[in-house]
Amino acid sequence: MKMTKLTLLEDLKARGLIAQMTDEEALASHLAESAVTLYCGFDPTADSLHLGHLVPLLMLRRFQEYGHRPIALVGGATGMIGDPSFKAQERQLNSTEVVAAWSECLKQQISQFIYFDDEKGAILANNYDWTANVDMLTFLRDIGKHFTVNKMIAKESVRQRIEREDSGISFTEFTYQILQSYDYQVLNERYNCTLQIGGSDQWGNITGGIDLTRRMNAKHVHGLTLPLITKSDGTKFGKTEGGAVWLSPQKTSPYAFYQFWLQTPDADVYRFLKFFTFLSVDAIDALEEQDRTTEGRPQAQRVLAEEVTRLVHGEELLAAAQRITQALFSGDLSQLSQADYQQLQQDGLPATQLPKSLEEVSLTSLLVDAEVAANGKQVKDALQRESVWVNDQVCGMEHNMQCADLFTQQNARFGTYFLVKLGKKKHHLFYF
RNA sequence: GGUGGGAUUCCCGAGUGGCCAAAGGGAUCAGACUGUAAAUCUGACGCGAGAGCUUCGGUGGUUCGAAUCCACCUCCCACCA
Repeated sequence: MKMTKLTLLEDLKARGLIAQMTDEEALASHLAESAVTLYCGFDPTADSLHLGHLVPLLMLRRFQEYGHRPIALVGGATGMIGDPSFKAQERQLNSTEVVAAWSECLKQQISQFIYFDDEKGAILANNYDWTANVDMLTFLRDIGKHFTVNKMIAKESVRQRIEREDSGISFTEFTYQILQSYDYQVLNERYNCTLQIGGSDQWGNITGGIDLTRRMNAKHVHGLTLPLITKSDGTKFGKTEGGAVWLSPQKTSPYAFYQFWLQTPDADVYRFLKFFTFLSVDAIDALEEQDRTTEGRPQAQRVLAEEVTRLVHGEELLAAAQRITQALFSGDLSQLSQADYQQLQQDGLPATQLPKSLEEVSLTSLLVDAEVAANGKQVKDALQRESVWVNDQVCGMEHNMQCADLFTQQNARFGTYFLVKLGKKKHHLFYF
């Protein structure tokens, strides 16, 4: 065990959390000298943040834990414009009201991850505040004059859009980099912010801000980007069949969230522990070593799921997610109490009320309607392999048209609940 | 503007008058093996429990019969100007 504490940059490097940064030596000494104010922007493109935002969000916290001061910037203005960086197509604009509402949602979420309490705590800002009322002539003369179109066009992030014959880029989106650069300049002026972090796709926007700050404020500021999170099998990280994994418990239940992490492939799990948890690199390495030398199932996935679910949803909802997991995967439903069933539903196990009449209703249509399966074929396939359960009853094709006999008061748990399982992992609660 | 090529089921991509709900691959779902992992193997994979119903850019036509032939339209690609 190392006795000396790693510097922040050393720790970030060891975690593989740095994609690019401006002059490393200058940044390292800047961070060592004093408490640095840094910022990261989050554009409101939905009513919740998702897993893609988690790494930068945790990054702000990592800085905070080392005594620095984060600014979480909600992009109330930039969200109105749309970031073209590495996007193949022009984005649909959202209305002012929608963006404002989404901005509020993001504010709520962000405040869970960083400490805002005291005088020296983090700052929550919205770039709408200093962007909305800039008049056009001021914008063009005071800000626009510092940008050369030559340089803007040269950015890798907009290159493909400019070179493409079929799609192109609107002036609106093209201006995005100016807006984001202006944010940095304003934050530097107001809060002495001297570091901007972001995903690696933000490098162009960050360097734009560095240049503008130097020109307008005569200040030398820094930038750092985080790597894109990749999966060993080449598929996109953070997606499930249901789409994005959201941080909002209304959009992705803590149970589903916990399950998402629990199913992380071995090839990714130690890397993800470094990205998404605050466990020390040494502790993670030790865990990897221990898993390697132990027979059977590794501990890493459980630790990862536990840590990240706790970070995002808190201790109570983590416990709820684990309670459901335990109940569903232990194979013993009889130990569930009536209160447990009520809890399962509240805790985020997908649940559906049974239709009044089950005559003429097939199991396939019932499960498809409840979105347990995508189509009847999948259910039919599972039925043929006898991998559908209604409570403890295994179902085959012969049960397909017998819903009325399957879902009876007598068969229900506590007179109302049915736990339906399709395959090994999909669980659904039905009730009268 | 001219000439040639193309648009097929979630994606890639075969199919050029009946044997086509349409090869093959990928993705996805389920099973076996395992560890709620990976790899491998098996099955499913337009919709429907089923009878059956609806597809091959769009519209109309030829034909007993069309993804396949004809006409027009829409969009894409290549070369020429």
